[in-house]
Amino acid sequence: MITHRNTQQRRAILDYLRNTVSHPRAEDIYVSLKSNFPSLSFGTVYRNLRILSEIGEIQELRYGNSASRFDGNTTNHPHFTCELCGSVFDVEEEFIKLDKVIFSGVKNFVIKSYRLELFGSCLHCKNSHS
Amino acid sequence: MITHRNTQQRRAILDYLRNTVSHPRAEDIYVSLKSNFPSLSFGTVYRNLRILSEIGEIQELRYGNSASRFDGNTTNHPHFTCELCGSVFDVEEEFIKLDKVIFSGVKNFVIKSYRLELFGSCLHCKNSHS
DNA sequence: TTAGATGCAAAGGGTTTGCAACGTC
DNA sequence: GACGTTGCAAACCCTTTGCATCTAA
Repeated sequence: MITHRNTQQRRAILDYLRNTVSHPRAEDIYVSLKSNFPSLSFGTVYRNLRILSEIGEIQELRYGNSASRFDGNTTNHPHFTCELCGSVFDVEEEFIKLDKVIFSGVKNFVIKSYRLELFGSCLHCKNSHS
Repeated sequence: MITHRNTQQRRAILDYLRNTVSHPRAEDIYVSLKSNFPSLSFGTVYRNLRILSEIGEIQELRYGNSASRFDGNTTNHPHFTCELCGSVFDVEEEFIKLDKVIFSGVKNFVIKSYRLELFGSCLHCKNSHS
């Protein structure tokens, strides 16, 4: 069995993800932590993101062909992606009731989890573009 | 304005996607069509998949870090991915009612579209693994 | 002390792109 | 004939990996 070590880098990555709502990409994390860890490498960032995902401390979000985004909130909540500015927002609460609808609606498969992703424009972009 | 041409390769790719339920990857399409188009290249497959997606003739599906899958069915239907065998299935009908729930449930964003992805095990895998 | 983690750089997978030749309109 | 498209190969982006060194436990 593998024991994971509580390294400074791993702690910093997890802290960073738990203290932001911006769903950063690996590169964002790398750039942000580089000042505190001048020798930090992409390999370390990616390795830790992978490990943290595997042990359920964070979750990885993928959209289109672009880089993964990471979320320190591991509850199964939907995300809203603004197609104009690219920002990703959490959508909570309103959707708790969806769980029941989704889990009870399907007959031919055994559903273990689901992911709901919403697309459109955020209020800021909607107002400044219209 | 760009006028798209109805080339043999493009037609073959679209036909292929319209006549399968297997949600193939670019490589699957490439391999399948290679016998009819010996000089077919990946560039052509990818370029056409991109164009066909942009004009709404097909849709692209992405999961995890693996290659995109493509679907000739452009209705907004959920997909079920079996975590044991990797197959991707369409989930129709049962979910039509979800549209209303989702589009009426969110207040802070202008939703244009959504994607629902389900994960679990298909009946075949469930039976053979239990 | 010792396995797991780091930093670096090179390699990897999937996808895109530059360019000359080609095919469709 | 004009311009979108193809085939080829090289480039690209994001991510993973091999290896020697380091470090948490």
